[in-house]
Amino acid sequence: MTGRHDRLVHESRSMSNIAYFPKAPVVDDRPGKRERTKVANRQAILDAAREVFGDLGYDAATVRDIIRRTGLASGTFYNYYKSKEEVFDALADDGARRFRPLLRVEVDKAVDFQSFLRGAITAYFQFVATEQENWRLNRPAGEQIPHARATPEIVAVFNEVREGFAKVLELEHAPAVDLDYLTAACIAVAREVSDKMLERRPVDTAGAADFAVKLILGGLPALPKL
Amino acid sequence: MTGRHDRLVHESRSMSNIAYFPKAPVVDDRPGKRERTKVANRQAILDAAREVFGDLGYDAATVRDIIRRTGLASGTFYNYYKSKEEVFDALADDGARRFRPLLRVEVDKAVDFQSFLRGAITAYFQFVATEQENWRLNRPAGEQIPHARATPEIVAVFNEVREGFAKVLELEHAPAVDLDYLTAACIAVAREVSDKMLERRPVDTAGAADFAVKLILGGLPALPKL
DNA sequence: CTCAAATCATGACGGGGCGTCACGATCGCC
DNA sequence: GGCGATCGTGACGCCCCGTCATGATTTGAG
Repeated sequence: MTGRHDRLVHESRSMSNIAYFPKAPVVDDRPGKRERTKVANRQAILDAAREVFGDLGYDAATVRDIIRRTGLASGTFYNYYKSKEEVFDALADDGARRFRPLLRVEVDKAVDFQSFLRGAITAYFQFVATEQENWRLNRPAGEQIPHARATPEIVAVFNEVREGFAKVLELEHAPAVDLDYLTAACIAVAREVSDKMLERRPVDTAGAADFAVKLILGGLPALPKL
Repeated sequence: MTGRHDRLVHESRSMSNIAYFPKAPVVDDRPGKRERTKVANRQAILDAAREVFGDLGYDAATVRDIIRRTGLASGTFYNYYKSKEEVFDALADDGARRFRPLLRVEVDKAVDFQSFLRGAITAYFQFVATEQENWRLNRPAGEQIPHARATPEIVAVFNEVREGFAKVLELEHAPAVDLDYLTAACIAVAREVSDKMLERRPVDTAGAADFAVKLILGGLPALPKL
């Protein structure tokens, strides 16, 4: 199963053999070819890494496993990323980048704490559920997946949540609270509850979101009764 | 700095040279000698690992770094642990084992949700603060430290928290809630807030505990005002 | 006390992943 | 068309990993 070299690396110039029409290539190329293969390779490495992490698990995966799936040479990997860890970060960063617009919408339309929190948590839970089933990471439950590092996009998400809190608390003339603790705690709850949510069948994003929202809004006394 | 071979490995029999008193060695030995060096080596590896993880960071640390600090041979490491990960788990397990009695006390004396939660959270925050300063892990903030795996003692702690919740909720004739979500969420809050707490100077366990307790007890509306 | 069997530390060794680098092919540009 | 810059390539040296044959030490039985 090495048949993968095709669409990557130097998409050969063979196209120019049937060059009847002197110029005007049919589709591709706006930026130069170099630029195109660069983004293609970078993306290919990311895709391969996602597969490998899913198949072998993060710990067992090696840089060579990843690069092998792309058909590229081992040295090429290091033209794009410094290590397996950096690829993982890039993957996490990518996830955060895709989630951020959804969060942005919630922040913008936020008018009070409750609605903002519900919107943001629901958006997050649906996001992770979708991610989960898109590239189904069929890894044994309880396997070690590293905590995502503080990549730029992840920090941006954190700050956006914080900003959203600040905004609605301001709107409600609420007394000041420790925003750092609050943001950290809410994200922790969201992460942990969403993890448990994904382990249950069927996956109930609405129920899990309801739990998280009510816990944060009113604490234990407000929790949904079973 | 290799001067460490001393107290480990086959504490030589030289003691028997000055054998004036036929028997009755001064202190050590109840169990056989073999058993004693076994526990000594196991402990030495654990201690060395703690140092190495603290000095180099978990990722950078290698099995050889650890075993080197003990003066033992590389092969000996594998008589006790299968890998660096397993040592880490053993370290985490050890922490949980030492924390469990403190938690047990809180569970036993628990009479209502509020007091139990406050007791448990306070105990935990003080525990992590103490650990932190005992073997000061002067690692650059934000460095990757793996999530502790679900070792037996850690699972036991989780269950004990859950049991405590079940007990006090029962005592209060409170309506049933999703105990799994609740326990996971509370532990997540405790972990995350305690992390942030440790990054601030001075370390304010009381303030952090107050925040966490009030968030869980009453949600945002109940949070301490700044 | 003696000796054989069991235990276990030792460190050399093969295997393999890591990151680098000199080379050469391709591209962009004049 | 040709030159300089770029970048893919894969072999190479390095180091870490986990194993295993060996011998030293301990144990327990006679």
